[in-house]
Amino acid sequence: MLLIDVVRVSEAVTRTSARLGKIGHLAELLGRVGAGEAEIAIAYLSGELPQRQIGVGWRSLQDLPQPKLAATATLTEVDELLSTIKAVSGQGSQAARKALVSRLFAGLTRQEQAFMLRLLGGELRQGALDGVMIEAVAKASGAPSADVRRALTLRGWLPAVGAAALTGGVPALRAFRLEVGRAVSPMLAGSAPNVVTALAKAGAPASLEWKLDGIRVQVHRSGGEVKVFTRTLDDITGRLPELVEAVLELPSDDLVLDGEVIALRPDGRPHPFQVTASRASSKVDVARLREQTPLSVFFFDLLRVDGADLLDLPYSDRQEALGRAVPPGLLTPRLVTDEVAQAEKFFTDVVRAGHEGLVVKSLSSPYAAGRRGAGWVKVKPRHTLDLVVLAAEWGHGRRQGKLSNLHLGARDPEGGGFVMLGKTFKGLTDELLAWQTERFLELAEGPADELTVRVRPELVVEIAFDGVQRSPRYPGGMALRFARVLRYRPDKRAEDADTMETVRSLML
DNA sequence: TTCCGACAGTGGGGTCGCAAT
DNA sequence: ATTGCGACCCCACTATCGGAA
Repeated sequence: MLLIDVVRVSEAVTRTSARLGKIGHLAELLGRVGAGEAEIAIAYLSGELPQRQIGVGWRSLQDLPQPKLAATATLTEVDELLSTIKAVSGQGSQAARKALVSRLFAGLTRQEQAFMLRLLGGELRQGALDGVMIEAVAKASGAPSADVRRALTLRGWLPAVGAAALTGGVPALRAFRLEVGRAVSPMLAGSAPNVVTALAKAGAPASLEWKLDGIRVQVHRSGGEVKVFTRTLDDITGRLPELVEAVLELPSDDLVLDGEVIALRPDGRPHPFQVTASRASSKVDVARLREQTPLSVFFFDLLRVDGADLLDLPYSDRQEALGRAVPPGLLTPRLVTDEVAQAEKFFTDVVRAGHEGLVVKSLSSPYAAGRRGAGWVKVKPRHTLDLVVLAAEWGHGRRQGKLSNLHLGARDPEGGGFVMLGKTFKGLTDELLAWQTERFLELAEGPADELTVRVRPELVVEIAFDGVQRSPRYPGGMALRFARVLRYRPDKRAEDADTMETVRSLML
C-alpha cells in the first residue's frame, strides 16, 4: 500500500467531526490493507510509529528538502527508512541521522511531508487515537470491540492486536494471553473533587488506598528473572535494583504485580516527587545512587500468581491473593469501608503523612486497560492562590488566534513587582478564552514577540494547584505543580494578590 | 429528550542522557 | 562546561459525540 493512501484517509478523518464517520474512514482503509502492512497502517493512523520512537523530534524536522511531485512511497519503504533512522540515532551521529531524515522527506510529496511531519512530531491531531482505532479495528475485522480492548490490555500494543484481528478475527484476539515478561496495558484512574464523590463513583463499600507521589511500576517475575515496566511500558529494570531484589525474595516465582516506587526519608515521609523521578530515571552509577536515595515499593494489585491469571477476577479477590503473595511491608496502606466519616479521616491522615491523597477503588471491577472510568478514582487536596497575569501566549490548534497560556506571578512586596511562578492553559472555557484574548490585547504593553503578549499586571486570577515545587527555571526558585484556572477575580486588584511569602510557606 | 461516559486536544514542570558547541 | 534536544516521568481540564437512561 502507498503512504498516500494512508495520508488521504487521515485527511478525511480530520475533516470528519463525527466519531462514527472517523471510524468508517479508518475501517475502510483497514479493509484493503495487506497483512504485511496492517501493523504500519494502524500505527500511523493512531499517531504511533511501529518503532515507538526513533530519536527525531520537531527540531530535527526543520529545513526539509523540496517535495517530490508524484506519490510513490510505499508503507514498507517508509517503515524501513524509519527503522534505519532509529538504528543510526542509537549509534550517535546526528549528521548521519539528518541525512537519512532528508532522504525520507525527499521521497515524499508535499501532502505526504505534511502528514509525516505531524506524525514524527507526535502531534497527528486528526481527532482519532487508540480509542477510535479500537472501534475501527472492530468494525473492519467484524470482532466485538470488547475483544479488541481485552487483547489490547494483554498485549499492550494496538498495532499488533489490530493486525491479528484483521487476519485472524475473534479467535486470534482471544488467543492473546498474559505473558510473564511482556508488559500489560496499565489500568488508569479517573478523578473526583472529594472523597464523597469518589465513593459515589466507585460504589460503597470501596477500597481506599494511599496515593503515593512516585513512579508507577509493573513488575514481572518468572523464576529468577525480574522485569520492571513503567506506565508507558518502558523497561526500567536496570535502574531499580532494590526493587528487583525485593521481588526475588517473595515466595512465588511466577508473578505480575502493579505498584508504585517512591523515595522515602528515614522518618518515612516522602521526598518531593523530583527526588523520586531523578533516582528512577538515572541509569549511571545506580549502585551509588541507591545508597544515597533508596527507593521503596508499595504494591496494590496482583495480575498473576503461580500460573493463574487474575485480571478478570473482581478487585476484592485480587486483593486477597495479593495479601497472600506479598508481605505487609510491601503493601499500599488501604481501608475498605462504606462509611463517609471513616473515609474522610483516612484521607486526612494520608495527607497529614505527606502523601498525595487516595485512590478509591470499586471492589468488583476487573483489571482493564485505559478506561479512566469509575473503577478507580483518585482524590487529592487542592490549594488555591490569587495571582496576577503577567503575559499570555498564542494558542495552537483549536485555540489558534486565542491568547491561551497564561504567565502567572505572585506579588513581591520587597521588590515592588511580580515574580513569575509558572504558566497555565487549563480550566479555560471557549467563552473565557474569547474574553481574555480581547482583554489582554487592551492591556498589552512592552516587548511582544510572535508567541507572547505582555500585559500590564492588573488582572487577578484564582489558580488551583497541587503544590509548590523547587524550580531551577523560575526567578523565585519556585513553581506551581499542575496549575489551572478556577476563575477571574474582577473584585480584586493586583495589590490584593497573594505574595511570594505565602507561596514560600506552601513549599515543604 | 436529556444525561453522562469516553475521547481527543491543549498544553504544564522537571529529570536524565547524549551530541554539538 | 554548557546548551539544546528527545524521551518520559508526573499531569488537569473542556468540548464533543453518541449510547444509555
